Amino acid sequence: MSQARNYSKKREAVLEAVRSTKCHPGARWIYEQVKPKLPDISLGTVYRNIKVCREEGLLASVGVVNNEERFDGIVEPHQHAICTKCGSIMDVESAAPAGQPSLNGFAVDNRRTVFYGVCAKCSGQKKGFKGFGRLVGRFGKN
Amino acid sequence: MSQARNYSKKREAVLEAVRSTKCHPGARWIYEQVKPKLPDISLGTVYRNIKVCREEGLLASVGVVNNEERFDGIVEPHQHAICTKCGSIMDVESAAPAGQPSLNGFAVDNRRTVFYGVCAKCSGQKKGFKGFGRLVGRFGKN
DNA sequence: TCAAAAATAAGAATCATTCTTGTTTTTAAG
DNA sequence: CTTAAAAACAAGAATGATTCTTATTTTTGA
Repeated sequence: MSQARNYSKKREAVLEAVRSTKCHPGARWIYEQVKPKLPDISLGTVYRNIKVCREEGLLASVGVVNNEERFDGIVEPHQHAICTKCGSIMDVESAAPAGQPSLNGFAVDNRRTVFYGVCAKCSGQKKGFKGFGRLVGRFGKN
Repeated sequence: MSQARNYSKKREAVLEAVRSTKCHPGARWIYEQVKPKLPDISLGTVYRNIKVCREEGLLASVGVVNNEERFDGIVEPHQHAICTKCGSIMDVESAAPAGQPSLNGFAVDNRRTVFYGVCAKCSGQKKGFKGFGRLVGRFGKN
């Protein structure tokens, strides 16, 4: 859906590309997604519009994986799991952490929790693989 | 202190440089730290030895700040606060999170929580500055 | 209608990191 | 003590994501 602000067609397309997927893409992926629809878009425009959208709070960074920054169209606070084998990023459903605390004068604006591990696809390359001593169940209160 | 393994002088120096500080340095800082003592060390050697030490579990990555990866000689799980103005990284004391959970077959090896905000030095540029609606007090159970 | 502001394309510049090549040092066996 | 293989290394090239620059096009508002 569009924002209140009057966005250019290209900016809308960048934003929509991120919102359309759960893969938490990087700039290159977004560019390749938008390119067929708007063939004269440049990678620089993608970067610039990611930046604008982040400044407006419409996109959030999830972190850097393999030297590439990854983004999320869901800006409500939640957590992520990153597979250290394939680099995929998944949402983690769990109780939202409490309000932002402060420590020794450090004013917290935001927090990010990331779980690192091996995704089902990567660890399940052998059927019935049970390594890593994983626990099963829902996350607690973080 | 030295490790069981027989490390080269340069590798020891890289490891020691990270361990000697609380600033959670990047490769360049480490290089500049070691260079005066071992003038014929190269930046490539710093990178390679960071990598080796990480593989051996002697160093950990804290994350990427301003496009630079930052490291920590304290590998026991703990959390960090990153100042979005100056890029400084501080340790956060708080209750250690519970054991690693699993989600839909994702085997968690490790988790990382980072608090983003403005450090006392940056926010305190005016005495008595009280912006950012900060709370004061210790962190809860995360 | 027109001037200023915003958005853009194209490609150069930056810069952290990795890789390559050839050399030096260490190790271990004989 | 040799010596050959392995490990560590320096120097600098290569890579690749991101940012910056410049000139152009589009949008906006008076």
